[in-house]
Amino acid sequence: MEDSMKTKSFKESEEVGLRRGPWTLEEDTLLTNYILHNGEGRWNLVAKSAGLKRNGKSCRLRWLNYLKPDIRRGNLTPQEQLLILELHSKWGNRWSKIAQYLPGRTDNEIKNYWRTRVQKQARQLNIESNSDKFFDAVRSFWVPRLIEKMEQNSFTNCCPQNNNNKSLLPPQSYDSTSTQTYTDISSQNPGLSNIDGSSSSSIFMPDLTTNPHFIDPNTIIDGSMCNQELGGYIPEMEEYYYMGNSDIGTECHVAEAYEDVTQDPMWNMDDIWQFRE
DNA sequence: AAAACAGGCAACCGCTGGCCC
DNA sequence: TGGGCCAGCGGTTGCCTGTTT
Repeated sequence: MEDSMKTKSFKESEEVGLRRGPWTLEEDTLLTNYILHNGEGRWNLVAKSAGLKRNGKSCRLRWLNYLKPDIRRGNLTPQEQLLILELHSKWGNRWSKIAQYLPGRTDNEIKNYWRTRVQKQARQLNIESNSDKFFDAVRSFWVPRLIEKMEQNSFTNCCPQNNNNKSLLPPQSYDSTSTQTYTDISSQNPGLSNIDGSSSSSIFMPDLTTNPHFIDPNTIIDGSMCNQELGGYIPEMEEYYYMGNSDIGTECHVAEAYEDVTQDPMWNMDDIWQFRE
């Protein structure tokens, strides 16, 4: 971006007395209270009416990516990671579209995940992250590993004695005065839906059987899919989407499933030497 | 203990498309 | 029909924090 443009834009903001940069607790409170009482509406109007010295865009972003009550924070579950890999292989960098199938996750968060984690893996392999080679590596090594993690988690989550120390609160990067809240609605959505089929639509999982194996989108717990199965509902196709398979059909609580698989190496580098260029 | 470095993520930017007049 | 306004999107930047030297 040109410096001149940046400077101009910054000056324009300054001239009209608009604030920029990190949001304060007071601003968050003003915006949240306003929207909770009046709804979202037009963002420039929201900014003005709420008494914020921000432009509408900034308010919209802050609300959608941070303040909205149903936002999920913390590490992406293996299920979510798999879904991102799968949907990205279909749609590319259509972050907002991908985000539609990860309840509570924002396009920004998914985009950041892709750029910081996925592309990092690709760099380590010296492969283009959008190349067929990379997809092969993902399909062969990353996906099985995520599935393994999912099954491990499901086992762990079935055994309360094993997860006594699991915090419900994901790491928080905001300051200690944050108004961030975590809505644990698992009590309102106990248990899982019964899953009874699988589909073969997955790019990464081509060997799955042909009987559709759908997830009921209404069984989302804590804003995520609490399930060993992985899927969602694709509105424009009017179909449920499935990309996983598991024989484990047990109760789980996603809020307890924050095992940090995203920090693991996605694959054993010794295993995938053949993909390196 | 402090400086340098790297990674993660919140926030900003410009562009685009839809809507309204 | 075209111009203005606005929301939404994807790309980019820069700050903060944790790690390494």
